Amino acid sequence: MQMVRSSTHNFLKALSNEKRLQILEWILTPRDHFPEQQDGDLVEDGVCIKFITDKIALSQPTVTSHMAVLAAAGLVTSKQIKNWVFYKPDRSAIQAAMKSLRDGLDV
Amino acid sequence: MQMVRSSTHNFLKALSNEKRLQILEWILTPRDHFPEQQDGDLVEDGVCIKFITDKIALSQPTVTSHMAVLAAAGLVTSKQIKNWVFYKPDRSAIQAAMKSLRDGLDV
DNA sequence: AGTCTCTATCGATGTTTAGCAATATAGAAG
DNA sequence: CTTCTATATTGCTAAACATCGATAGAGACT
Repeated sequence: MQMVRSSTHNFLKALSNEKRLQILEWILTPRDHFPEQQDGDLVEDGVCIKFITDKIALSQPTVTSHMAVLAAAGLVTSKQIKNWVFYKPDRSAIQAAMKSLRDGLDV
Repeated sequence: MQMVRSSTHNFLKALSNEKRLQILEWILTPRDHFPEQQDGDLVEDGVCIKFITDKIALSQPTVTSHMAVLAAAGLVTSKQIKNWVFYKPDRSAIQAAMKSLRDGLDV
């Protein structure tokens, strides 16, 4: 299948931005980087975009847009609770993308 | 060391471009993609930039610039023979970059 | 010496990306 | 029901990137 190339490309594009890579790393080990949340579990539900915005030196619209890119690449999923939105890494998608990349570079 | 992040970032930036990813994949298995060369062995010496330019739908300056990006990221090395320039993947650098990325995403 | 080929550099251009302020929307909380 | 908070959307700007044509330099080949 030739679909591998385009999904690998999306993965690389999404992570080629330093801020997005940083955010993804943070939410992969959320308890190391974020305070406990009232209305959603850091691991089960994901990290509230508000906390990400507070931690990274960027405006809220910019963070929203970065999260949309990560979601479009399938690397994170989002869930709304009340008026908060939580982002959680999709670990199996990340693994699959890593495998595609590795296979493409036949390392 | 915090150097890992920036080298991972360079790796991702370099490969986030579809043409560069394509080229790297081609030169990783050069015998599958390029004709035999007179003045340099496809595997030992690398692929002549001329053949890459002929194969990909891009101008010669654009290809030169893409190769420079790959070289700056440490993913390829170049060698001049007569007035040809050959590019060869640096497999151990590629493997190291993959490992850094995997570790960063703790997959 | 003159010409041809290959690669690099320069300069210009169009496109994409990252970023923000302002605004809209929807829910929470008084 | 008004106000506050969280997120999304819009519209804009500045910077980065991809690309090309033109040109330069270095080597090969008459």
